[in-house]
Amino acid sequence: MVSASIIKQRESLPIFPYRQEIIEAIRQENLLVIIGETGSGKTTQIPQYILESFEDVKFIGVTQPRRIAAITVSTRVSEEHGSKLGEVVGYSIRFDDCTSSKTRLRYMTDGVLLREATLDPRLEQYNVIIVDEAHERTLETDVLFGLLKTTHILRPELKILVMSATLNVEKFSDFFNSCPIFVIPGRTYNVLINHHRDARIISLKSTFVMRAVETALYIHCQEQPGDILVFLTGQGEIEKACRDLLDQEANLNYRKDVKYADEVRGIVVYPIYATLETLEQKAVFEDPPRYTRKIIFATNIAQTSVTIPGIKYVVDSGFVKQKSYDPTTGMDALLVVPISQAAATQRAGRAGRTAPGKAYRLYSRESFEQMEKETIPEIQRSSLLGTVLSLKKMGIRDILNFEFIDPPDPLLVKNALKQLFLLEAIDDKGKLTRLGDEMSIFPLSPFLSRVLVASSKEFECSREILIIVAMLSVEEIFISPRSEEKQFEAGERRKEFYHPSGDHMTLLNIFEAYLDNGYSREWCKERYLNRRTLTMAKNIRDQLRELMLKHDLPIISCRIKNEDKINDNNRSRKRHRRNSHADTKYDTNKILEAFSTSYYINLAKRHSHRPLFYHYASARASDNEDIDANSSLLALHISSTSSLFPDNKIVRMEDLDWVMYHNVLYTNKALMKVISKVKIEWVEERLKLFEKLVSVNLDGDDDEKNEGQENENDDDDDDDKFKAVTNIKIEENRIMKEEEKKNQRLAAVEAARQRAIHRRASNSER
DNA sequence: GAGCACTGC
Repeated sequence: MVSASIIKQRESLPIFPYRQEIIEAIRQENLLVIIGETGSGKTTQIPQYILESFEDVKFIGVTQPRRIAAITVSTRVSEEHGSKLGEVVGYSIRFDDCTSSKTRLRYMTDGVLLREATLDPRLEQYNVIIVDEAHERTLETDVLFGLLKTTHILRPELKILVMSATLNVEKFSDFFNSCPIFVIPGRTYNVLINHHRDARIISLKSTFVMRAVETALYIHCQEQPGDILVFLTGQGEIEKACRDLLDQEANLNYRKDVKYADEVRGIVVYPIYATLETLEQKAVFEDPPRYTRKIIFATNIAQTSVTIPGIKYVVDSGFVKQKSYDPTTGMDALLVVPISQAAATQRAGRAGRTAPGKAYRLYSRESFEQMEKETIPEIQRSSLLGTVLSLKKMGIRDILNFEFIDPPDPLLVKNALKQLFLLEAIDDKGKLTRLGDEMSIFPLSPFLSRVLVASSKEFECSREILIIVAMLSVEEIFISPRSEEKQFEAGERRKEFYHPSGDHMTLLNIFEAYLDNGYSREWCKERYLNRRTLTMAKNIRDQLRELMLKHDLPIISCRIKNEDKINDNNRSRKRHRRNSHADTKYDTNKILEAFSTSYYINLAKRHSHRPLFYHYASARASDNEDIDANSSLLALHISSTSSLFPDNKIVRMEDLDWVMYHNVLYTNKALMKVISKVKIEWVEERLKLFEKLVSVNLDGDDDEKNEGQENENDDDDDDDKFKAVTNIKIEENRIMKEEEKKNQRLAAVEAARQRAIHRRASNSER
């Protein structure tokens, strides 16, 4: 039963007056863009309007960028619908499918739909697909857009709705054949925006933390009661800002300095960032004590993922910490960069959710004008390795010309193709190999999928590799406590797990010990291990194991019964005997060699007398025999969180000639995150693939274009049709781009001619 | 020689 209060609530939403109009628009259009600000009710109501008015609609899919949104929204909607969650209304996220045969409306993460699309690009089970929060432009959303365009041609009856919060959505409409845009007026309050008079954003980079604290204090002294949200970029500076503000507030004379001292007599200060433990986060959402002002220092988490109620003032530093992938070095950089105008607007909007508010920007109006209009979409600053493999799996040949709404730099696509070739997932013509086909079944980085397949078919250690791969797929396993003495203790406890070969085996040790101790909460706590992350790793391990069994990839252990039989590095084993977890119980060489089948790409050689490393392939490519003397090479450092970090004395630097790293993160220098020792003979043969790289054409356009329908051992007609249509679309796209280039060239020539004429004319005038 | 935004399959 649906209560009267629920009906009343639904009818009070800003969207409700437009119900009939929306239903009519959806009836008429099979491609439609809908704009509605947060709080308009579009996410919860529109799918229900469709359920209520379209009898022939059997199944609706709604994507969300975040898991938590899929759960909370579907819970709310099932309540409104008057049924139990998982019946008519349900959700699907990784590891948690809360739907049944009765389900007609399914909320899910965009990643889940993308995975489904790789199996069935026609999305046959759906009558309606709604891509919600499209303005966030996640990598998954952008790939879905490209695929849905083909699906629309093959299944014109499928209703595709794109929902977004920003006003700047003509781009979406343009992309989807200039489809109509439906605008739902919002209901937000005015936010008065104060720019700094003259501060240029570039000059703020070193001072914005200090200035943000000053500004928060200024607001506290001069403005009416109301909570303050301050946008900064990272954990360290947020903790510092909290301390500084409290220090400065302690020196205030409330009667003299604080204008509204009758109403505000103190402050509470909170940090909020993603790695903060959930318990600590809770106070942030609660009302502050009476007569106190709540001041929150936040990362970008408060811009999109988390809403803090009752914010009246926003302080915007103008910066964000953003990850971007550099295809020339193969590294991720995590750098502090200026935000976009759209982000600044979104941040300011956080002050007007419940009442009119004010936003203080630490930068000038001119600086705002000079910012990028929109944040660069994820797809243009990520490695496309996994994406390209998925697209190849779907039979799309010419990825360079795939119809992306904002095409990534061709360098990014070429880089992904090269890496897939080095992983032997595609052949020298850019065609998916048998190995590549097997790799694409796993929801993993292709590097890890490759290792998993190798461990099962070649190295007979898939049981252990499954664990390590799962551990590499989750975030930080170690908890770093805030107090210094606890930090020391945590460091000491961590050493119990260190393995002399490096971090891969260390991760295995931790997981095995976690299993041996029955997933005990206490056990984790004593060792400063993050139990939530370990649980996640276990879920991922189980999911991957299921996938392996399903695809006939055997699970084999390389555990060694009689320890004395192995001749691997006896000395170092003895040295660590006191650490029960670090005893070698596995055929370490097998495990690491399996990893080297992918990670030979990330092979690094040590500097002859310093604890620095150089990427081996880059060194060879630059054709310089003396690796130490090659100044153009970027030095790679060992992360302090690695078991092989020099100070840990797990291994002598002299014994560490070759390592492979799992990834590199560039902040102020390049840090290798997870590393292990490598024997050069494991990888010598594979390194030759680097040499082949110069002579292959992986773009997959010229050779195969005329081959027509490919026979790839699957006789699914629909699938072939999808491939064919997508590939035709891509071909059109390519021709269009060439045409455009030609026109641009012609225009340039014409412009030059005009200039020349003009010059001649003005010369003759003189 | 010491710290790393946010998500997701």
